[in-house]
Amino acid sequence: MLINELSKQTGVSIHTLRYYENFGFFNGVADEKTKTNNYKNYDESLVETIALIKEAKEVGFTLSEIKYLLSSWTNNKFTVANKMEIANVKINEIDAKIRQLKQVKSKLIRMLKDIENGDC
Amino acid sequence: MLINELSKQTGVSIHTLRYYENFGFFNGVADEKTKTNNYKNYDESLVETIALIKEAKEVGFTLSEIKYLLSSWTNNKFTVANKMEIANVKINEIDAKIRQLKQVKSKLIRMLKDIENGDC
DNA sequence: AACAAGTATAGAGTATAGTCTATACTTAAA
DNA sequence: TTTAAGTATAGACTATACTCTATACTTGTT
Repeated sequence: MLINELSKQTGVSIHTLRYYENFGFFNGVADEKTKTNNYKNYDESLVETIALIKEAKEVGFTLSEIKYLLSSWTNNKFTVANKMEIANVKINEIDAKIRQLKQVKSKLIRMLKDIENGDC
Repeated sequence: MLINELSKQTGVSIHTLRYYENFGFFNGVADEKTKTNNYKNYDESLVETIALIKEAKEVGFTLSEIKYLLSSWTNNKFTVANKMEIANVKINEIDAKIRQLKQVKSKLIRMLKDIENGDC
């Protein structure tokens, strides 16, 4: 699909998609047969990849962190053991973030109780 | 306590603490009696406040969001009902983030299984 | 054929959250 | 007492992640 379609399917602006492409998340490929233009085609599977980028970003991961994780998946420089370790590290980080969120939440709940009791 | 002590107790650099103070998170107060200097004293309770800022930041909340929440707590312009609503909104956001993290996590676990099976 | 709409590339501009430097003054230690 | 370390303020600089503008070319519609 072309960038416009990718933008529609992901809800991410064309500008931002180009920024992500430039950042190294993926590469659209120009059609070999059609040499009249340089329009790039983006794979269907990118829709899910970009959804993951969005989600990971919203919970505090940086683009670099996400890129490292995703690139390990497809990069042949990594062994299977390497890839598994990289994925495991991120999973542990996610567990840590979940714990942190729960802590913040319980602080807010305590705060709520203080408010109810008029302690502030 | 002075800013150096606050920095040590929170693990946040003096520069960043000043940035936070400037941002409006809190205000150190210069000692009224001692007029020889302008050194500011920071309340003990700020240690916990700053811990919350750090945690909330790491899980993707912006300083503005955190400030709005914290300021509602002490600001008299808000009614009790207002304050409770603001805290509840944040609690719901946290629950949403926890759900998102779990989604990212399950995607990573699927990815891990693909790696194990040599599907990539 | 004309023209609006889509695409590519490059580069400038913006918001957020720091981080660092310079300057001046104060305090504590040797 | 001199000197190193701490404090305050202001402003410059940086990194991240966009977001927008300008330019040029291509494609589809009328």
